[in-house]
Amino acid sequence: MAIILSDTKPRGESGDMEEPTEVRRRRDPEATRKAIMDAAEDLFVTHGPAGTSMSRVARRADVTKSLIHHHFGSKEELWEAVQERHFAKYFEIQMALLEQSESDESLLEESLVAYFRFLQSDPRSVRFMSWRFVEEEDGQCAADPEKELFEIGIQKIREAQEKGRIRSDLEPFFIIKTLIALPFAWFQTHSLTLSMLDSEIEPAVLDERYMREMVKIFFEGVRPRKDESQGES
Amino acid sequence: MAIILSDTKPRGESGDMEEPTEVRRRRDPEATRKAIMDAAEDLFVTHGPAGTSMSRVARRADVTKSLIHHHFGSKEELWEAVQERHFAKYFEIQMALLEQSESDESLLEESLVAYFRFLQSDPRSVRFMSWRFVEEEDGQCAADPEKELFEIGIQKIREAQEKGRIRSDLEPFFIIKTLIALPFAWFQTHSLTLSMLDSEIEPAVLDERYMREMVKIFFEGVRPRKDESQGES
DNA sequence: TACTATATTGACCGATCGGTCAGTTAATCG
DNA sequence: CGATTAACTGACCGATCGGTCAATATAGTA
Repeated sequence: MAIILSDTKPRGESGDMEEPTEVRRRRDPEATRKAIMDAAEDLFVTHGPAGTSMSRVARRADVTKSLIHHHFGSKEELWEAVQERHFAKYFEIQMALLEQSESDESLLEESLVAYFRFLQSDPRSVRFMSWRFVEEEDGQCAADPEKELFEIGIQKIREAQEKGRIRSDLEPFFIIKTLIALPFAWFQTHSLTLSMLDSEIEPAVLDERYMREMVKIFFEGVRPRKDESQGES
Repeated sequence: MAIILSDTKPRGESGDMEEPTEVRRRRDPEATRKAIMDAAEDLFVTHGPAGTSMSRVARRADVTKSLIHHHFGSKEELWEAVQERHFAKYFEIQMALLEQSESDESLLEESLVAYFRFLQSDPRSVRFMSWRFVEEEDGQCAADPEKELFEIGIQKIREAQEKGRIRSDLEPFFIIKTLIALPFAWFQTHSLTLSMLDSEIEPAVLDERYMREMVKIFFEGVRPRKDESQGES
């Protein structure tokens, strides 16, 4: 007569409030899937796939571990489902941003600032991408929406180049790469940067200052221009 | 009379050749520590701290798990020791690079290219940093050598600004941030980039092209200049 | 040579890992 | 109203996790 240790469903994650969103109806597979993915996303994005256990996801989503396996199969598949959901949203937002910046006058400037603002408002995206970069690289390859995004961006840059708004001796693909790199690297190193600038300075203010300088460098470079009056000290 | 399952010292990591470097002498704590750290570095850098188990480190280093705990305490402490060793080397190299680029004529260009070349030659550094960025951020703060590196860099940029080599309306700190961001982001997304450019193009060639464009943008920006003849189509 | 300090070992631990499965409960549909 | 299907549960599994500890082997020292 073996003594059985409880394995399942201790109420709620330790020190975690119940889901505030309306109580789950008694049988609602869609809501269940969502609850699981929400919990998983939280944990994956902060601890990474290797640092996240199924039991913890189950506890936080307030379901049993078996139920997760029922809906998603394996941990690997759950991680992929969560990624897929996140990036679908991400690409949707980026596509919208790209398409609404139709002004042509300042395509790149708007895109650069918009991307900066987006990452600023959604730190999860930065972490999600970072986990992706750091993953084992077997069949690792870019998603189709990502390629599409790049292709549209390249197209737009080409047009701007033809109109003389952008230097035409630059490859559009690389312009985009640098345009993405500048905001992304800033937020990826954000906490390290703050710790280096031991100080009173408010993060939001620092962000603003970086953004201005980043824009200046991206558009005009670090070398002094002779074709314009150049203010400040 | 319990049956004991073997727990310790299966010879070598699966499919892993023995350390080719001369056979460890029978008692050599320094060599042992090094062997452990080498094995740990390999595993940590590819699978991350959470994805690396002490048993695997032990197997690869061809020592027992207990011996690792004897020398390093906990897994956490091992990870910190490995990081410390790596970054010590990293900062040393960066400092050397920074100091030898005394030419003053093209301080920034040399630094940008040198940093690019360094990351290109040492992908481990990129992954190490990435793991650092993605870690839980409790007491996360920049190392002292890193601050020192920045301070020296800032100093040099100030001097170049005074001589009119660099726009003086830019904050040196942010110049460095962008200077680092450009090469780093490239190599961090390297495999994704390659997969997006489905093709015959050789990675090394692609690197060269990115580097040239990155340098152009960093120094002259994406906006056309009026003060110079501008070649190419 | 005897002693001491420590490098090194292997058995062992409780906890937790990802995952399975037989069963139970509740919606759906004829 | 059955019957069918799928959501959901909880006991359970073997493997492995990070870590401990008493025992042993060896190098350095007195």
